[in-house]
Amino acid sequence: MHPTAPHESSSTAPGAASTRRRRKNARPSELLAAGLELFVDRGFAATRLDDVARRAGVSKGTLYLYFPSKEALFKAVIEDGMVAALLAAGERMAAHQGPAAELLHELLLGWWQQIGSTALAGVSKLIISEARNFPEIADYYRERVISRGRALLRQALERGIDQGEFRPLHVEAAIDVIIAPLLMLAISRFSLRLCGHEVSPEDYLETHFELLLRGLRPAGDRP
Amino acid sequence: MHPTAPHESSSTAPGAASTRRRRKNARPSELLAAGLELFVDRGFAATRLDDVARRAGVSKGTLYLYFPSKEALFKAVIEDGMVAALLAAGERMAAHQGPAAELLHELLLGWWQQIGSTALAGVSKLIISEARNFPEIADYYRERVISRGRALLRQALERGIDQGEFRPLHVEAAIDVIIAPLLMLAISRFSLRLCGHEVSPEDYLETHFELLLRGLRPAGDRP
Amino acid sequence: MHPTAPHESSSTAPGAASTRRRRKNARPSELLAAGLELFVDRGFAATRLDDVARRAGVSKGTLYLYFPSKEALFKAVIEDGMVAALLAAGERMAAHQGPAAELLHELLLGWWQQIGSTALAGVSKLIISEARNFPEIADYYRERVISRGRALLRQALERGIDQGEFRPLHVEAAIDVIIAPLLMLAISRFSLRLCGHEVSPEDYLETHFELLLRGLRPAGDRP
Amino acid sequence: MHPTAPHESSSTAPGAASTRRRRKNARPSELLAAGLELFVDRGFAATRLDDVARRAGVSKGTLYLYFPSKEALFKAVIEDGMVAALLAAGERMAAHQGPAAELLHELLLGWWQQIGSTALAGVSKLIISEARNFPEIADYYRERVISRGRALLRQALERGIDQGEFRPLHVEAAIDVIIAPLLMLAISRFSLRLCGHEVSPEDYLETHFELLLRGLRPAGDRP
DNA sequence: AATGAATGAGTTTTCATTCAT
DNA sequence: TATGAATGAAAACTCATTCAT
Repeated sequence: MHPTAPHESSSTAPGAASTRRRRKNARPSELLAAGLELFVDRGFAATRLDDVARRAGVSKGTLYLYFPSKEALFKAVIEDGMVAALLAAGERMAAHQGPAAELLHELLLGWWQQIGSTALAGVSKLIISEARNFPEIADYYRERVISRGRALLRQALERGIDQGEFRPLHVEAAIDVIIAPLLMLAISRFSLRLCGHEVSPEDYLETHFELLLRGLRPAGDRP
Repeated sequence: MHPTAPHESSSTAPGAASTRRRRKNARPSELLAAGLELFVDRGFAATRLDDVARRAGVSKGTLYLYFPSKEALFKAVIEDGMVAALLAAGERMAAHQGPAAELLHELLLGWWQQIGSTALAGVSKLIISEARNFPEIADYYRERVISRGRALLRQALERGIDQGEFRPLHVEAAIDVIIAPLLMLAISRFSLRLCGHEVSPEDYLETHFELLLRGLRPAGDRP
Repeated sequence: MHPTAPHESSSTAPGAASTRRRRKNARPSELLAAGLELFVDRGFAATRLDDVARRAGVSKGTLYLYFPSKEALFKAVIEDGMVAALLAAGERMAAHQGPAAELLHELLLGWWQQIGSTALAGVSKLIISEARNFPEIADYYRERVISRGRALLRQALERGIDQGEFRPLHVEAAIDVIIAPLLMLAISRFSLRLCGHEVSPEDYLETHFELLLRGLRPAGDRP
Repeated sequence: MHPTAPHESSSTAPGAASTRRRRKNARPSELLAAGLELFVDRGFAATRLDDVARRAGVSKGTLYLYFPSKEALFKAVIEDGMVAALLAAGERMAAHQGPAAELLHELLLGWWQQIGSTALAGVSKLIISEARNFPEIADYYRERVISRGRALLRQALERGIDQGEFRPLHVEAAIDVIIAPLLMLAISRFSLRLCGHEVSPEDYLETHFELLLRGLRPAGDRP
């Protein structure tokens, strides 16, 4: 109350309880990270919350302080992964002015650097594995993430076709074909190495791009 | 039925006996089919043996007459699917004499007709989902199925390259890139329709083949 | 199939599995009885299903074979008790032709013999204790059981009044006042002996009836 | 405030200090009130301390500053309710000089006004519900509260009998029968409305008293 | 004094596996 | 062989109690 001690409030000092608060703020993301790892590794049903909690360094009860059920944690893990993926993707999405081929290259490599090579790629495996058990998650993912990625590819393909850089083709089918190797690459990291067992991701992506580019060019074109 | 096969008859009524024997023999395949459907749909952990038994039209106890554990059923389901897939693939694999492009086309379409469009495709999703939980299954699958498929593609690509029909390239990486859209097509059928949402499998495969063929051709080639 | 062995059917003999089947048929009521005892003793929340199962002589899992949840068991216990109580009450409810006082006496004693002195009385305590936690059960009980009992008493009172045997009074209030000692007697058996600690039920009921009868008589009447 | 009481002032602002002290002292009673409401509503086991604390406007930790355990809070709630009830009853218990009938009327109405119509009535429901889980509480309640109430009634009845105002009867049984409607009225307020559904407490009590009075009078008496 | 995050023992619930019939 | 009732180990979930701040 004395003018010479003006900043001392009667309540606890704002810095107090900082350790606790810092931990509290960090808890959800620690739990989400632990959940992502285990869910990706084992699937929803085979993952025990005990293990998730242990991996996050807390007790089982603590987990329930932040997520009301196993399913809620699962959905939050997906949601969190999706948001991060979309944010990462957004950074790359500045309008590209060069040739469509370059844009395509940019999209493929950007995806790998921002998503495919990170923990976020695991979400894809998770969605694929659990889509039937959580249809609403699958729908949500399709609407928010997949349609976005497809739109970017569609833009690139259509621009290339308009400018004569690419030959006309079944754009939607081509999008699927272009995406497939990316997804398999992502999935492989968290599953059976179905593809790319001894091929480096870089070689794999480069080969994909090379095949793709030549496959897209109008007949008779030279590089 | 032939008189020279007398041991077919016994004191029990022949009709009843054969029915019973047929049913007995059929039981496992009904169980395998039911198991495949449910495991593919829900994954290993989320599938209840009660449901498998009910779908196969038997009691839970009966299931244990044929498979000593849930895991044994799971492995049998995979094994069974793999054997069938390899048999199906084998039929197509008579040495092909025409151009490499035709062989490639044959392989892609053959895969779809014999495997991709059938229930066997589900095994792929299963393996991808459960690879981490059953590493030995994953290894086995890789050795028996994947390596076989890759070998066929390798043969086709190398022959094409040798004959100047295809340009030189990173063969192993190309194999992965070629396989990926097939797997995604298979997986999509039992999961989120990540690809091919509104694209027919035929369009999808044709687009894949077209892109691939042009992508493989030496620069400057004309169809 | 032979005429000399006519009663041997191909399926299992009807008497077979009888022990099992008999147990199976008995299970639900054994569980209901065990549940009633414990729920009445401890209340819903404080009763462990483990204990219910043990008291019924089965394992915890078995309980779930017959009731899908603790709440379902609880509701079934109440339902079962109510049905039994109504059945018991029904036996007594043959139209009574004598004086209203006799009918009243009959109702009071009948209630005690058929319900109050049996395990069914515990249901009353249960309902009273858990009414707020299971409002729908309370409603159901009120509609099915209480209103029935009240109707019987109302009939007796109104007949007595019509015939000048009883003086005119606030019938609904009187019904409540008449029922209260019965309920307290029932409750006391499963709770604190609030009333009747050293008074025998017979003395208690007789005193109740005596007070009541004189209380109901028109002023100046002699027995 | 008086200069001869200088220790009342300190360096802290006097208003702040008194507020804090008052709040501190008030805390337990707020907790007791919150506890009573919830325990009465849900029973001991089904009441969460979290809810009690929230209703009292404090944190769960604070509750433990005043009560070492859930059971301690429960006992304090009962104790507190009993003390208040006995105090309330005491006020009414000045020696009554008029006719026994008037004393009886006074006891019934007094009970309603001081206890039955207040929150204290909930304690009865609580005791009834939890008597088996807390036998020592039940014993304590019986000794301290019930015996007291019974003694008062006994006094009234015996005086009435001695003076020829009431007929001779089984006094202990009569006490039980007289108390029962009171208890049911109290219980009904916190439970299933077993009695008194559409009957006002006043009508109910008046009917009870009327029946009782006539029931107690010697045969042939006129009002 | 007061807080509320964290804990872990205790309960409910599930389901692969067994076994008497 | 076939059945399905019974089991109990394991997992989800709850909540009284503790304790660092």
